[in-house]
Amino acid sequence: MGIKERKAREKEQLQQQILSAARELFVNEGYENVSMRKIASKIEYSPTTIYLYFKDKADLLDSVCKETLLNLLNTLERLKKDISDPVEALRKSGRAYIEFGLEYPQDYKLTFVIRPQFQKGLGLQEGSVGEKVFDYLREMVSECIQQKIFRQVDVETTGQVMWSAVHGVTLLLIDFPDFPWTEKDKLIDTVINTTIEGLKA
Amino acid sequence: MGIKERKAREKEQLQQQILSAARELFVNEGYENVSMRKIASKIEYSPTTIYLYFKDKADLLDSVCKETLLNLLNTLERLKKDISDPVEALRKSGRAYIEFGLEYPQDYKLTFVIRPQFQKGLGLQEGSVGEKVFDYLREMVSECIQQKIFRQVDVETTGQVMWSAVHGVTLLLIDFPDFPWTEKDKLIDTVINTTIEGLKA
DNA sequence: TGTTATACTTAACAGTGTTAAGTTAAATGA
DNA sequence: TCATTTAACTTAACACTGTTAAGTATAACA
Repeated sequence: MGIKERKAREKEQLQQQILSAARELFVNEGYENVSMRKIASKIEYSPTTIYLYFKDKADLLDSVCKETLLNLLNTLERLKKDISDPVEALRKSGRAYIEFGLEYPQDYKLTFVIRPQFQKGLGLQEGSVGEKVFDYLREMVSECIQQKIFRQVDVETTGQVMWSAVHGVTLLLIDFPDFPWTEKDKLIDTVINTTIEGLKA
Repeated sequence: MGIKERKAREKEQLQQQILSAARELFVNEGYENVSMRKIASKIEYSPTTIYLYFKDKADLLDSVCKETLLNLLNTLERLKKDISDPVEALRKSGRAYIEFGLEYPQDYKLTFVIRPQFQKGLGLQEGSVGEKVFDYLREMVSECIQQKIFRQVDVETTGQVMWSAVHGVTLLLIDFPDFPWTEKDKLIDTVINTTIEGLKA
């Protein structure tokens, strides 16, 4: 009775293959410039086959973004383990977040700008990976507040302020590459340090 | 010899008419969901007429964004006159910037997210309105630094940090309307105050 | 009054996301 | 073993997209 299992495995493989092709094309050519036909031809199937595995193009984008969020979450989780000082952990996390965005700029924009445009009312639903990423941030700032290093503003607001800062600088650096930015590393450090200083007691 | 003048005036009027129709549609339905044919039908001309006034759809977007930037600049300039305290001026400016983005979210995204995607290498060229907006910000923070209220980090970096913060929170509020944000005004104030505090000496 | 220029339109091309219908081969049941 | 059902995939089509080339009609000019 291993046939059914093999079939299921093959289906999953094809789904993953579609996803990989889509991600590669989205990242290299931009979501708008990638057609279902392009993805299909890359995996050497007919365009309509994709619809047997994904509801539509937005659903494909959604799956790609979920993967991206998982990658981001992994990057952050890995980092946390080696640092005990909460402020240092937050600082490093912020840096890692921004660098993740700059390393995969198309992924980042896909996830945090393009997707919300196509999947309206995307409120980080319960149990989603996106929620876990924010949970991570919440933990970080919570530590800083509990140890009375940060002002006693509530955890939520503090986290959202931090997110605003790193999200902002990431997107600006991605979207305006020709703007006369000060040296990139200096800018990133200053953004993070300024925000952390501003949050301190 | 007033005929030529009248013709020129009429041409300009039609150009402005196209622009207004485009802006209204872009803002209400999103850049991607607006076709040249839709714009054309709104002004009751054939689709190809638009191409006599604008190079292509991206050029149309460009013109819409230029108008948006002018509006933003006006909003900010008007504000500056009534405030003497530089920190207060910066605070109010930051608020005005964010509120502008939230009042015209589609305009804001068009200008600061969509346009750079279509007009690559958009480095705020000399004399552009975008440059003037950043000049305004530069002036604001420059005052704060000169009066030794802010740390002696260079003006450029300081301005860019400020921009990152307001840009970040604006986009997050626009893109994730269903996220469990703390009360909007509180979040905005905290973002601005945190950044300003962090920049102080 | 005939010619040229201006302003606009029609028709077409090559592409898009997506659906309905059709095909082919494998699995199933008698 | 053979007919039938099911699964996986493809072909063809629809209604759209941005954009260009060619055509038309009207107004300006000589």
